[in-house]
Amino acid sequence: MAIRQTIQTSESNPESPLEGGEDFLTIGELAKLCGTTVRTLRYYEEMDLIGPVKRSTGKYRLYNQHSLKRLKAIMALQGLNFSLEEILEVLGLYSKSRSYTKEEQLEHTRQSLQQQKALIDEKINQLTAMKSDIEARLRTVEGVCHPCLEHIPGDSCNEQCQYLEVHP
Amino acid sequence: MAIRQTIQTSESNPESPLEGGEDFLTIGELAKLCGTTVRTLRYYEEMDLIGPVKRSTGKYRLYNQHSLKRLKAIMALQGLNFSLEEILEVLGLYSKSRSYTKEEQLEHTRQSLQQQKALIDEKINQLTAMKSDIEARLRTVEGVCHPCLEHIPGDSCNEQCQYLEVHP
DNA sequence: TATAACCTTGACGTAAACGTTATAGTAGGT
DNA sequence: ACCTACTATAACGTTTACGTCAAGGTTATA
Repeated sequence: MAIRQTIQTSESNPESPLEGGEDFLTIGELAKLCGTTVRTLRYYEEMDLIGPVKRSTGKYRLYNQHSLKRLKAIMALQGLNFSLEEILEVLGLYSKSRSYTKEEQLEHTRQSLQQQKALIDEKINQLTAMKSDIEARLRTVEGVCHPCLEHIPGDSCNEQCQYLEVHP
Repeated sequence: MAIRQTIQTSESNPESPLEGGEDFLTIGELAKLCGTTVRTLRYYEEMDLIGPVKRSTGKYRLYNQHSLKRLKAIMALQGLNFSLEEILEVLGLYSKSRSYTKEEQLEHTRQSLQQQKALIDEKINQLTAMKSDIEARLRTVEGVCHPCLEHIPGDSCNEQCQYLEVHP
């Protein structure tokens, strides 16, 4: 269901001179390509994470290959336990300010990279904490000896078993 | 505010023959002893995690030393970031899956934890790779090499960096 | 017996990231 | 023209682990 009738937004060039018309995606197509849902895409738009590049004459959202790439990036970051707000921070860095001189651009890039690095460090720390947490949970669960499963209320077991010998 | 007037529940023995009357705790006392809130205890009761051993004549919830121990266990498990539902499972009060014996349940929990750990390890690896990638870019940007200034915006980097070079 | 400090049930509020209607307009094929 | 599949906006529902009233009983103490 490729859509041909489109509205030109004020800023967008009439048509790419090199190609005979860009290939747009509807919201459903983009969602399917990325294995997500239409609702999710509309929600991401609300969150200013990603929006359509234009609308059709009938107000349909239209996306392109750039959208696809960006959405995949968003989803990948989400898979790494970034919250949407954090993703906005990471991906929003590029669009924040338009620097003009090369020095300003360089400085801006430097700051972006440093902020990205900081966010990644934070994520690594969070995940590391989660990991040691899970390891503690595993020790707890693995510390359970079989006799404990039969314990009479109030009976005492060994140390590791302490959390699991509590009966109703 | 130790409560003396109590109602005997049908199942509970009249009174412990060894002690001259059990020492009951009101919900507020139990909460304070464990550093939690009354609301939390009532919520745990709703979740079937822990309830009063009996009620007073005036319908007050009454707990005992056993409750105290159990509540501490619950809170300890929570400290390990078990969800309340997981705590129910670990304590053998509830099985979401079709496993019926406590051993099977524990084995299920163990496997789930190991999977989670593997997932987290993978994420940490990815993030670590992204981090060193960004560090490489930072070194590039911070290097004195002027030609490098020409290729930064939108230029392509290596694999790990793909999520961060996506523009709006 | 009055009073403070508890306790009771009930019910609504919170945050994140969507899911799920409901109602109505649109794209494309026959 | 008509049908089907898709899309639009709007708005309410879901989950977790409680917080926070509200309106009213209860307990122990003065």
